[in-house]
Amino acid sequence: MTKAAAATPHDHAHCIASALAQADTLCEQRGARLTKNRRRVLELVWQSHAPVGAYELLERLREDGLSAAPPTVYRALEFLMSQGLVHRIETRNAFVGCPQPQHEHEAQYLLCEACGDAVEIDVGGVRRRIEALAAQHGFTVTAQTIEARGLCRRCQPADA
Amino acid sequence: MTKAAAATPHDHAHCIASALAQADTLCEQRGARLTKNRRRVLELVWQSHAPVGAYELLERLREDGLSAAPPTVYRALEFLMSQGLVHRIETRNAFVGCPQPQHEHEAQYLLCEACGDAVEIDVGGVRRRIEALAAQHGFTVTAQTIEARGLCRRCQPADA
DNA sequence: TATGAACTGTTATGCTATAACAAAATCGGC
DNA sequence: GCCGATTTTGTTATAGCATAACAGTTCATA
Repeated sequence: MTKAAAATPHDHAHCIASALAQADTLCEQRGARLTKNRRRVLELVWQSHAPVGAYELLERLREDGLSAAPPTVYRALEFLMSQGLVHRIETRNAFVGCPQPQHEHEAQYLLCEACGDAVEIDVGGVRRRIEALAAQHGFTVTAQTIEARGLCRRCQPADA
Repeated sequence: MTKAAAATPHDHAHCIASALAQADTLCEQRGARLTKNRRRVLELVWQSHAPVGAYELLERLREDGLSAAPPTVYRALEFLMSQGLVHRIETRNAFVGCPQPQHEHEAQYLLCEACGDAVEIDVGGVRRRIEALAAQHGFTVTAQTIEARGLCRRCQPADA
């Protein structure tokens, strides 16, 4: 399985292991250097399905006993994003692991306001629809940010 | 006319005047207090169709000779957003005037990476499509952020 | 004109992100 | 294995974005 299972009970240790294994393979294939730091940051990002802030990652790194400053984290994140291993959640200034890094894609997210989890979805036609609408305005689209906030399955009010 | 004409030659003085007049009317109707500060900030936001940062607004306020600190601006923006007169552009940490404040709505934007202009669009079906997809994941959506980046009509490469 | 509510001023601070330069590790060719 | 070029990391400093907390003022209305 490669799909994230956020907002659903699951074996999260498996998520982490699988994400790291995929990262190893992909970077190997691409000749990209998944260094110790970068791999560690990726592992930390994957501690949960909720996006993590850069400074929180920094704290965790320091708990490892490493000397680390903000650029350490931001550079690792920059690399991970360039490899599609991590996505940035704009509305939260935070970062989350990508469950499907094999093929480059723009992520679209459902963000739970209760538990904080992020679920990556593929809205497919939506991207194209927006492009078409943009074209009507003479606009050429190169990138899209689509983030929806609300309540995930587990966080629905009891009377649902 | 109430539609913004960003990315298109137009009489911008009219945009500003019209936006302010609309704001006056709406606040009047709603019993909301469009104070001097708030009105001035709205006017500054409308100086162009490109989203403006809060600290840039702050500088402009100070040029007026006013004593002003960050909260002055952020509080005005908070009010203006609560009235739907201004929208926040998440991917830029900046703010832009809403050309259609009469009816509450979520804005969706095309952001030009060359000239910086923001064009508000109504993607209609897209919102519903995302809601439907979210529902498939057991997710209830309460708010959406949709921002597309690219090149506006005027900023297309010459060979187009 | 007294009173409570709303708005503004002011100071301080916290969070997010990057610039700039030095040092170290790594890779490829010899 | 060694060397030069390239990439990555360390370190310090600073820029940019946002809000907490509390005091003072203005406003609407009784």
